[in-house]
Amino acid sequence: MPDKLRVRFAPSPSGYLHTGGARTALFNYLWAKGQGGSFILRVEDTDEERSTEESMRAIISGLQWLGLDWDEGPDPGEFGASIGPHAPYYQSMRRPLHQQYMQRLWDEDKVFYCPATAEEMTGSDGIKLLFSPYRDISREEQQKRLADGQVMPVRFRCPRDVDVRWEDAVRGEVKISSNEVGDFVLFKGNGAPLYNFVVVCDDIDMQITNVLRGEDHISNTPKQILLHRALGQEPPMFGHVPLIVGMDRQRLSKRHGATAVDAYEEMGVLPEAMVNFLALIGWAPGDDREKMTLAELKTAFDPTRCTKSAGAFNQDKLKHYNELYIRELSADELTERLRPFVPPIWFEHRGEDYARRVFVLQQEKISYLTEMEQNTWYFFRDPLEEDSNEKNVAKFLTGNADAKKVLGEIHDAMESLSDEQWAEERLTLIVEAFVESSGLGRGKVMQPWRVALTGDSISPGFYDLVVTLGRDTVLRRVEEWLKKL
RNA sequence: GGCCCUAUCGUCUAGUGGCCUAGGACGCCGCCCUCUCAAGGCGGAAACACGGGUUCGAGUCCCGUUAGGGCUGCCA
Repeated sequence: MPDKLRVRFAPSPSGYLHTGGARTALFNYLWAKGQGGSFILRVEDTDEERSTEESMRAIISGLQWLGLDWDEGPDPGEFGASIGPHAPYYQSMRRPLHQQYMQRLWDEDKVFYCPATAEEMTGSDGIKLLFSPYRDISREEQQKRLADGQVMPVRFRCPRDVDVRWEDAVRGEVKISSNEVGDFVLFKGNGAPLYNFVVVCDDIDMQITNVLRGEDHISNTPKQILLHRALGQEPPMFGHVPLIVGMDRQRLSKRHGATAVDAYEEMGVLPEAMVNFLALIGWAPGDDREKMTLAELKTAFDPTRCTKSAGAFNQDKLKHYNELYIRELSADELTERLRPFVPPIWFEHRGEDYARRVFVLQQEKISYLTEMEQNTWYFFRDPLEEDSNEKNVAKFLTGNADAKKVLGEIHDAMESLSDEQWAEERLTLIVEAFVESSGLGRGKVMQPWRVALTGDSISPGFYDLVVTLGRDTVLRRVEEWLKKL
């Protein structure tokens, strides 16, 4: 393709950005940017009944979160404003253009005002008619009815018996008979333009070269191709990607849990994990690569490699990608990403460095950012009796005959250490000496300590725990238990 | 109902007539490591929906069946 690709993502702001839409946006972005083209965001808000500003804001922030920056489209900084040579990018603001194209179709007699009632558009079998019985009504008659104040929709006079074909970027040649299309409506009786017409006007005006969308749009494609031709334009290249379904192969819905991307953001999913995961539903690079960054995806993406069957949203896999990306974060990055997910006071408790050290200790153990808080709280607060796991307290402390000795002897030895000596090397000497003299296994020694220090039997490695908590905290917590045993 | 689409392990997929006794990943199971939990390492179970063709040869091409899905709006 000699000309630069111009690809658009055109969501209708009637809900949140769901995972299917996010993936469509991603594929469009990858296709455009991989070819050095432009990624355009256009708001399909022709249905004023259902479009909301709130929804548009959610979609914009969802795309931004994923890192899918658009070259032209709504100004993310100012709602309603647009950036780009074909502004505005809100369809509802492009009425003059739509009127202009409508005028052309009218002048060339390619559309007609349809006076058919609902009954007249219904066949004897009760099924909707595709072609209007008034499609050949004279212009004089149309104008007369208009003059009489009759409210009529404008329909496209669809040619009969022609095959509409296109080379679909993902499914190859597709052919649909115009007899399956019919005289579809362009303008409602109240004068409001409809989707199929507006899309074509805007795609022409914005010089869109490639359209990649969900396969639920396949039946719209012949309508749009017919309209492009009626307007004397070569249609863009179309591609239709399969839908994303739930693990039960049903269309994604609330039943399947979170469907909005911002819900995953709140869940502590990293955008790079989400992007990677989404990219591999319905597409694969062809080699065995699985973990790919947005940049890598850009260069590898090829719509002809898209799958033709629906892919299921497997949250276990998303979780896996999230673990992968969390693990490779630097200490600083990890801390910044975690900031919205833990109490602000944690950073003041003993300072940023302390918080960072704690987070790194658990970095490899969490699947979602939201899990950090529940895994590290005891680094920021002494575990109270009620914070502690009752069963483990009973097993390793209160119901353990060796507990007093294990805690006491090691405590006394540790107490002789200065803050400077409080490091893994010296601590190891103490613990190992006790292990040897007592004849108890390391597990029998370390578990009571772990429960005393954290309230539970699960924690980072013993020395990491003791060193990070520090001398004062460790001794204080153990002394508390010594009093009770 | 009509029109259209799809069909490889539970899931995401590789596979474009011989390289396939079907590869990778998630999940699952086992073992190793080990102070707990993870991580990591090693290994394992697990699929070409079914039936006909075409061909020397079919997961790969064709037809049918079955099963899913989409569309069928004066929504997008």
